[in-house]
Amino acid sequence: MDSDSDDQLDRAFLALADPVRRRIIARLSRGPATVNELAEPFEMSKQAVSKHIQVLEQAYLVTRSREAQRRPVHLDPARLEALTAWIDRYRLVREGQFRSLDAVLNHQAVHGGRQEKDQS
Amino acid sequence: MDSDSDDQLDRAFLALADPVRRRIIARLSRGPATVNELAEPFEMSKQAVSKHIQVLEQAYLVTRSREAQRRPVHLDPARLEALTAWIDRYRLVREGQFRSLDAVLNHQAVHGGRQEKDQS
DNA sequence: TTGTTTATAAACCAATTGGTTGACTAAAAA
DNA sequence: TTTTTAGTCAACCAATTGGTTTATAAACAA
Repeated sequence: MDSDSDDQLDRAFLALADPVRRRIIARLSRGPATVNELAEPFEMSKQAVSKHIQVLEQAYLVTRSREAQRRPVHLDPARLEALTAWIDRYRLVREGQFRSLDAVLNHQAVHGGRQEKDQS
Repeated sequence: MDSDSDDQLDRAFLALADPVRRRIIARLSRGPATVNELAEPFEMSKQAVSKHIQVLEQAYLVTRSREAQRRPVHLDPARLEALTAWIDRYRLVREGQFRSLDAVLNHQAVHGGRQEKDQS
């Protein structure tokens, strides 16, 4: 369960760690598109773009429908929320906590203080 | 320049696409820590954790100071902001845009409508 | 000086990633 | 029916990732 959500975060962040896939998302934010349409701006084979779409799909960042022989891809913005939710847990670290921590660190090092377990 | 920021986004998202590195960030959100301290909860060599920290460092998600023979690692929350900034551009896609797009898509497909270039 | 602690570097390995090409399926059009 | 369009599958390849072990460096302690 924890490793499940871990795995979903893995896939989602990994999916965004590629400029091609980010451009695909940017395109899809303006509406759905077919594989051929998505592939057109890129100097790479349609198969390669198809693979990128599969990566996005397995990360649940996009979904697909049926439309004759076309398989329109559309963005699922809900998944992006999950990513910002994770990030938001850590990005608001206070200035106060950030200043003069090495003093605190020294204290911990000297006294060997070990704390509670971290989460995901 | 565009490819620079692309590269920075690549590294940052890639850095977060690993549960070990996310746990390191969670730990660092409570204050800086040494490599040994960060490595302690994991069943893996200190060297492996050191590599993970380097990945985070090259993504500018963490920085390091000097403290005798210790190299305390601390979180740089500013970088996390850059990631949410990117995501926020696309996560607010409206319901209205999302509904009945395949109709629009059909129109585009028939008329071969090709639009402006996507950004990063 | 010698030894201990903290951390990195280098060499290596298995698994994954991102791309290619060629063959194939399915739906629609002629 | 045959042909075209849209897309996936499979095999392959080079480069990268995530881990290991061994060796090394740098700062402190005795």
